[in-house]
Amino acid sequence: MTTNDSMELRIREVAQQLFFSQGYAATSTTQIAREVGCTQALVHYYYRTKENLFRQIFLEQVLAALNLIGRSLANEDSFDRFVEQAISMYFDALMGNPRLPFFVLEELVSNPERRKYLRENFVKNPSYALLYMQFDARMRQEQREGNIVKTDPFDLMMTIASLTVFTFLSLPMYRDLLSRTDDQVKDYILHRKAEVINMVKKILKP
Amino acid sequence: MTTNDSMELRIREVAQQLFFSQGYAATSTTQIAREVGCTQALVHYYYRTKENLFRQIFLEQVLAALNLIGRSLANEDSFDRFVEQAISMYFDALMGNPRLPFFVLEELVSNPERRKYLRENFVKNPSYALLYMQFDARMRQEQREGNIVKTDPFDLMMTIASLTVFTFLSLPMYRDLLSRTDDQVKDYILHRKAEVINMVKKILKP
DNA sequence: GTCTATATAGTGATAGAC
DNA sequence: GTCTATCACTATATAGAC
Repeated sequence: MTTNDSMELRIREVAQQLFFSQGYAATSTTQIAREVGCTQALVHYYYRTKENLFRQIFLEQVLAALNLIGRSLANEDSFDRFVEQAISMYFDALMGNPRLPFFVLEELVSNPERRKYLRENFVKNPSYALLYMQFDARMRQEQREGNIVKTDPFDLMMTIASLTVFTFLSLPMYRDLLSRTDDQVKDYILHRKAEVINMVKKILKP
Repeated sequence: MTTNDSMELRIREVAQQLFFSQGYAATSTTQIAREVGCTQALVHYYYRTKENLFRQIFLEQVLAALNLIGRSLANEDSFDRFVEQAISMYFDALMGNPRLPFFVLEELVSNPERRKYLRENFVKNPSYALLYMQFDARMRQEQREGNIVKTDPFDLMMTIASLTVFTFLSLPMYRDLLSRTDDQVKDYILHRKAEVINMVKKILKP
């Protein structure tokens, strides 16, 4: 979409698109070059290795996702409103990038190195640990006030992640196995968004 | 585990294990042969093409999954018990085969041909359509009797699938990012199973 | 049934011309 | 910055010996 003049960036955009739709192993630098309209040597000129090109794209996506989660947690409304807005933000972001969940999942599952990389750089990062602590404190507070039923914060996280992410992971199957049009797919996502919000609210209700 | 004398079957077992852990693109017939302890030519002697070898394994797994779902639906207990037992069956089956969800997902997402194959052979199969109709009828009945709140059967399916499948999809991250032992992972799965059952019951409660 | 050998094509990466 | 040419490898698949 965002066509750029600079070859360096065009390569990155095309590479991202191909990595997103095919994964790392099935994408070759030759194919990237072909779709960009340059030679394969140029891809290596700018990024040296395929792995290096991938890492830049991967890191950028992970950072964007973490950033989104961080923003979703900064919410002073009632807990119901907070849940509603957070889930809504996730769905909206993923509607603009529906292949992201599969892209991240695939590379994390099939490459232990990338998990190690993520653990060293993010899980051990105090600012992300702090974020979780704040979320945990907020939930304890709401429990004390009787606004929500006693729930483990990690469980709530996993539940929301499951319901949100799986919607997008299964989208290609929903579309092709049930022969849905793009408009129908969009309606389906919006329907699931509302459904997920209502279910999570109900689960949290005392 | 089940080591077989016949080379044909040993190749299949090794291939399955490799496809499961690395995916189709990242697995070569040379690697399969090396781990079996035969030549690469033998792999092609028995299965002609890598794609063909994969198809047989893939089909077998999909059939096993559909069979499991079919069995889970044959339950005359109360709807609460039915939900409980179905989810329990899914978790138990996947604990014995935790890579299955990713294996099936990866190949279905990144290969439109496989989705087409599935649609032609299963979605259009009347016996599977019938299964869904029976499930739909059962839910209508339970709604009329006031046992559960009004819910779209497809939505319930997606919710259960999300909560169950995502648990196993995210397992490698849970283990490595949080540095969990195998025992801890097992406890976590059992914990999520109980949690998912309770959540779905609560969602369905009138 | 299992092997060796090989055809053919594709891969990631680099050297060097312009 | 972009190209051509090429290297060393690996891939899938097949032919033919035993």
